[in-house]
Amino acid sequence: MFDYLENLNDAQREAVLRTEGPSLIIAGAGSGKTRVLTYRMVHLLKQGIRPSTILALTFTNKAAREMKERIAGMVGQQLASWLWMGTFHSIFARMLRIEHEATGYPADFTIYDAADSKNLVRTIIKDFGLDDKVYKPGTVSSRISNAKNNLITPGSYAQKPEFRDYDRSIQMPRISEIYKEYHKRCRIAKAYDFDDLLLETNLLFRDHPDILARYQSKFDYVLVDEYQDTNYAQYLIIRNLVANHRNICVVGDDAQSIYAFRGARIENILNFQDDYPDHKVFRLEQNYRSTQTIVNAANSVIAHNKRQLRKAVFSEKETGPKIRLIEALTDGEEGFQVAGIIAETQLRDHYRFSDFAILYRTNAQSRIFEEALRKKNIPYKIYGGLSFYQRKEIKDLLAYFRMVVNPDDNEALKRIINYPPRGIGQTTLSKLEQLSTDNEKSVWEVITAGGDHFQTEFNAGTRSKIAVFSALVNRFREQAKDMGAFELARTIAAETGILKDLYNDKSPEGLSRYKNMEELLNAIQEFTTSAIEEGRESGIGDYLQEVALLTDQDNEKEGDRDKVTLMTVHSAKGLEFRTVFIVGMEKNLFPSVQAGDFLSQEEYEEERRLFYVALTRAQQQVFLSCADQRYRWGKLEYCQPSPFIREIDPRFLEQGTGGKNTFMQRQDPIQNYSRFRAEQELPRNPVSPSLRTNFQRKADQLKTESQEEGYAVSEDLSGYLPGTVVEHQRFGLGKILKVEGVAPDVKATVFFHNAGQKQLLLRFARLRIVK
DNA sequence: TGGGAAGTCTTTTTT
DNA sequence: AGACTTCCCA
Repeated sequence: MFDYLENLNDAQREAVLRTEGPSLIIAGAGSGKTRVLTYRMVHLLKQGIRPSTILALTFTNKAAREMKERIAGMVGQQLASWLWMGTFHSIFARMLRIEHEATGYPADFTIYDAADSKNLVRTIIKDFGLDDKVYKPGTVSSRISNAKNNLITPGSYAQKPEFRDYDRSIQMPRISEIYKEYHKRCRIAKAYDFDDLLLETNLLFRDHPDILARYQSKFDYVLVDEYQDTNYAQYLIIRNLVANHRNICVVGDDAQSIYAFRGARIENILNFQDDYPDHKVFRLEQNYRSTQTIVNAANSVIAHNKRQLRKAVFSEKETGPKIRLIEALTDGEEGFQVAGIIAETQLRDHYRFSDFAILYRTNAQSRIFEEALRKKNIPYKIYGGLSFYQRKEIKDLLAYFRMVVNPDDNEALKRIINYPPRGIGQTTLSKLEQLSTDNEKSVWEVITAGGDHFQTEFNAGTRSKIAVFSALVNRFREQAKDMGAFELARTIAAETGILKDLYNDKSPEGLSRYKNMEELLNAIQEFTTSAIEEGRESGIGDYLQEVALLTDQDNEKEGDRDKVTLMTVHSAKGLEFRTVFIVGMEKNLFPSVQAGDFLSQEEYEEERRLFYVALTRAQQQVFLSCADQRYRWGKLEYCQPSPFIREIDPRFLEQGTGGKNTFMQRQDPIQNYSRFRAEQELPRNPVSPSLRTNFQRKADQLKTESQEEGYAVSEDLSGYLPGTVVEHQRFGLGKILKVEGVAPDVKATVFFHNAGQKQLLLRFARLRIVK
């Protein structure tokens, strides 16, 4: 009966079998963590536990779906379909809809996505008469998000000294007011943003102990995947839910925590043992994915991090080839070399294109590799960038749906009130918004209720245009009652003229927009038919609920099978490839170092974990690549290799791959740099090896010359003394308070009048002496 | 009101 | 470089 346990190693089996009480499963990279979670649930089900009492939380829809499929394969579709399995957001959105009476919100609330939130914040900043160069909507929005993730409500925000002080230090003392207003307007629009879904769940539990008690006894078993990526709000929900039975099982790897920038708390996993003293720890340390070389190399890097949970990941696979370093002179050549290696290996060793992945730190880095791959006719697919559901044309049509479900949804209304154009301009919209905020009503209420203000404010022509719009929306709302999602979608697309509009646009972008619209309609049709077949609701509201929490990576396209994968390291998490290229391995591409700031210890360790994640994606072989020079934002930039390369135990790194005078062998890559820079710009795409050698020789010659002249960067820094008035490109005027360190690592503490105190690395800082 | 010129800014990303 | 916003003028 339990023969599936044969498929597990000892550590995995123990973790599966201990179903009662708190369990912490520390799962190293490639150690079969999904398998353990899956089997654990199967094991519970086989013992006769009812599936509806099991709650399993993941971070992505994809992870949830895959796990559900695997479970269904072992215990049958029927049983698996009763499991409460999904992302934090989708599960608790569902709960908030069910418990809507207690929250005072309708069940068909809208979910604002990141763009909607940001737009709303932008509007509020304008309404407050604040300068949006100082109050950047993105920053304010992320401050609000940050507060919500830490369960700071709009009412309590102003009392929190840590938030208040920080807001002051970034010159935005009024964020707390913006937060309050933002919250108010979300309520009027009957909308939750992503963070609200977690915050409101917490408030629901806090204010309604009876409801909490009901869910506590409903879910006998709670499992959490990727626990190292949970934020405080998520942590607290879990803690509350399992407070009675404490049947909690969390799986994670602190070494792969790479989402601190969006509120993930690595402490959650580090402190699990204190939170649940009666816990048991399971360590999954055998890596089934990568060669010994890769596992050992990755271990040698991560060992530099101070805070981590004890574990010793090992591999029993073959030793495998060493990690190779590609040292290119320019970014163009870097792409050229990577593409060359892919083409060669694919031919020689019969690799498939899908065996390769090119991983980079930022999406913008993909271009150079696209070009190189295209030139060599290598098929590739790119992840990232704008997702399908964030495209304008898609959001426009979905905005009509949102209006049908919840006409108070102001952000949706703003999107479509004049799309397609019906003569309602910015002036009219601003007035409407003004009326809406003054009366604390949604724009929809304002235009449908009429009222005196409405009459006096607008002339007859404008009023009739608005009436046409509201009649249109009302007609759709009426039709929605007896139409499925697909039928309604088609009606809307046709009757509003959106479809015709897109069809008539014959530009390349227009064509792709039209295609996207077709794709959306297909997706809705598919949703409707499968919903009907499976006996689920197929209305527009149900579709929206599904789509609001969906992402692009959820729909893999056909024909993407045998292609090289290009993606950021972040999105590669959870995936694996035979050969991995980690490209752009330069110090310069570390975000903050670029601006001349220092990374904090925590940030630096997170960068290292990012590198760890990248390394452990590979089964067979890792290539690292860096370039001497690259273009960024249209300007030439001179690069140094990432310090993390040096942290790899040299036993696992192929030595001397790049010739004599390469980055790694330069004694001090910093020295002489500015001289070297100014005089030698290499062509972006060196083609022949002889040409390359030529440039290499020239570059080396220059380097030697400038060395002989005794030119050093430190001389340049001599004027930067305490008291000096300097101007920073971004922070403006400031005064140097303190200078410390030995050249070239000279660190200066500068007080900027507009930006507060900063620590800058002088050799990077865009700083100029004023006086 | 809309189009073109000029200015601004630039991490990572899930929900 | 490229996406995005803002400004200004017809």
